[in-house]
Amino acid sequence: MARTQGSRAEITGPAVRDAARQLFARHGFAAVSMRQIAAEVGVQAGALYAYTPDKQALLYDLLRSHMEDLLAAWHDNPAAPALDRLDAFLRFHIQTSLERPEAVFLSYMELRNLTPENRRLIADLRRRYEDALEAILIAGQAQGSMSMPDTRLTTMALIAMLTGVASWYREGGRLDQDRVMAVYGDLVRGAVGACP
Amino acid sequence: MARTQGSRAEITGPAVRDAARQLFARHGFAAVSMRQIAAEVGVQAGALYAYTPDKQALLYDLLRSHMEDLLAAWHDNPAAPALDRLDAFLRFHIQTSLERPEAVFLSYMELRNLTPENRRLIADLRRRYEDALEAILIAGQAQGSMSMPDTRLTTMALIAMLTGVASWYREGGRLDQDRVMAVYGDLVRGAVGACP
DNA sequence: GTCTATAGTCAGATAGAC
DNA sequence: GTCTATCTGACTATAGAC
Repeated sequence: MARTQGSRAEITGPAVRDAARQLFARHGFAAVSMRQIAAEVGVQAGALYAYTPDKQALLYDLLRSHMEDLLAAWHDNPAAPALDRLDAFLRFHIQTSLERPEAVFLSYMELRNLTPENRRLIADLRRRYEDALEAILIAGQAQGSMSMPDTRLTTMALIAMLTGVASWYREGGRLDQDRVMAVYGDLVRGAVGACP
Repeated sequence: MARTQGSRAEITGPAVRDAARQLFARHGFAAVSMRQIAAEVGVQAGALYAYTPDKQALLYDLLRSHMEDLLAAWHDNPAAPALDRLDAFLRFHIQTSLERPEAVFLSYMELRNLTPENRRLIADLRRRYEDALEAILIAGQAQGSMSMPDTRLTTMALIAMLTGVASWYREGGRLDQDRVMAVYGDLVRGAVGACP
């Protein structure tokens, strides 16, 4: 990875974030040194500070941009039947979790390494995402197509269940992505009281 | 916490493990120094090495003993109806998760900081625990009281869902422990196709 | 924008006294 | 079993040359 001097900001900027995301997810924020990130990118450690004021800001930036990407990418259709919206949500969540497993992993593993202020900001974004799911459950109850004892608890339970996919799913394993989504669809519909 | 010289092995041994568990869970394995652990216990850093060969062994010991405690404490009753066994399992899992949130947190956050050999050993123990749940689901299908598309995926989904409780539950919050178990009971029975 | 060099701090682990 | 002292190495972040 060693290379000679030169200027290539458009390449290095994203490369720093990619390397940090991958290394933080693999070994944990505290276990990764700025030197490791620099080596992965192919620059010297000092050069990283042209892209981030410090290591903490690098982590915060990864979590914030991930959550904002999620919120921007999710398009609900409040006019559709709640069960269809729920199916769309679980497919969206599983797909993005499998597309960006490192970012998902970081987002719920490394909250504790943020400063309190940064942690609060990320928690707010996450809350908005949870609310998107809860809105569907509330609509489903109102329409009579779902029935559950507590929409907030169900929201937390479903998100934990869906996010867990990233921790065991392996490309080329026993089940492909579509099959996993179908199985989880059955589980989720059962949990929200939409029995077949 | 500072104290004078003296010998009190029966106290210090467990205290080292308690302090390590708490600090690792709060800040992450890599972020915690042996000096921090020693300060929490009230000894000097060098004294810790009378109880553990190194930092890695300390982590491994915490994870191994937690999983072995879980396996030893779970008593299934294969003769009972599968739905009753499922209810007992989810109550057991939620209760132990809430009794020992730090150990639960560590057990699925710090696997990556184990050596490959140690990681394999912990994964084997975890697998045995997952098998205990899957056996119930298989029995439920055979008895006709449950129906699901894939018992292995359902096992992983349910464990992720139940373990997630520890991440948001707060003593004295909106719901007490019994109420949480009841709500999750409904969700779980729905997911496994045991519709009311 | 990237380099080299370094300041200043802290880490894990060990040795030997008590 | 615990202490003090220390070795050796790594860390984040900065300064100044190119």
